[in-house]
Amino acid sequence: MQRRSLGQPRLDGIPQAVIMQMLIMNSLRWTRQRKLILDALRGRKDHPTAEQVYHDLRAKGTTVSLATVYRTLRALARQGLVRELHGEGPDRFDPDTSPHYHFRCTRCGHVFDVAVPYKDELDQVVVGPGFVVSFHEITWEGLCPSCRGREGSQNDEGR
Amino acid sequence: MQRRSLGQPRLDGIPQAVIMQMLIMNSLRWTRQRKLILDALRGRKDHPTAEQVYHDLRAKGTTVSLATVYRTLRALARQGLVRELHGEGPDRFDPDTSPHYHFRCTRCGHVFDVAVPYKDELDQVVVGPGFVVSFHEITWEGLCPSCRGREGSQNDEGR
DNA sequence: CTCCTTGCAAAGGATTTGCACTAAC
DNA sequence: GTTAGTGCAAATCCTTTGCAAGGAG
Repeated sequence: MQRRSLGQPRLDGIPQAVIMQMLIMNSLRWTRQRKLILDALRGRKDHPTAEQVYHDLRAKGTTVSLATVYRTLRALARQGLVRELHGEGPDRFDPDTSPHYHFRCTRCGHVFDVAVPYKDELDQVVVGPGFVVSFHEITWEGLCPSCRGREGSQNDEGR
Repeated sequence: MQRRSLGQPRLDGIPQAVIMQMLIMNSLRWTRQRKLILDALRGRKDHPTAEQVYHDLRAKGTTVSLATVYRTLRALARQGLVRELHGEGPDRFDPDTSPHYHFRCTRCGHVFDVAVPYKDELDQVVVGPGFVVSFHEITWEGLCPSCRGREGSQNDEGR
């Protein structure tokens, strides 16, 4: 969706004031809900779903509607402040928009960051005449440590 | 989901009789519907959605319910005879299960094969202690030739 | 004749949307 | 005051499922 490159803002590293600026510049308003959702996402490494963000917020006693969580997350993605991850099950959101790769557990659906360095040269790939590449993604699939143990049982948490 | 490696069956190259065998061996029956769906998928390079397969079949005058198309496609995926592709929009199905990569147009959602050779070494990546990697995927995103022209207009066919 | 499949319609999960209301700017 | 954002419920999209009838082995 959004174009990414080295030096692109990542939610984690940006002071709130700057995020505020970015939103305002796009005539987006700095509301209580957006602040809460941003805060709920900052620094997270677990790539939560909209539903998870929603639940975490109300677990903290604050209230934001699920619709607003979705609207905000998608809006932030459009601004390039978060990254949307697609796969089996509901979409997940990553506050780290810097180029990096993911591992997805085929059993529980959880997504983890992978430390393999980003391969800039892959963005230079010629897919064919007339194709324009914005970026690439690499996703590994398999079992995460905790699902590896319970091979037999059916576990679908986090979907 | 399914483990893939060089030499794994690809729907395109397998004689129907062999597919029949594979199904029977798993106590799956060789029905009119399954034959039709398999035929509709064979040799296709456009990674259709279940809905598209469904429509193509009834355009040919044959009738299979959408539920059966879904059930069959998912069953074939479980047998490793087709590959499921996730992304924005509905799932797509690829009759070619040999290791290869994809390009997805962010405007129309169409998926294309990418000629970049499969990097076996990436399956050896150590994600972390306790992780088991089954395979990896690389997906490029950007604009396909036909969407590149109509940048301004909103085009969402094929979703 | 047994068990797997199908079709249909209903159910389900994930996500979006219409609308009246509220709150930024 | 304007205009964008919110909550809520309804709507939508994609997909799965329950069940009775049909068909393969």
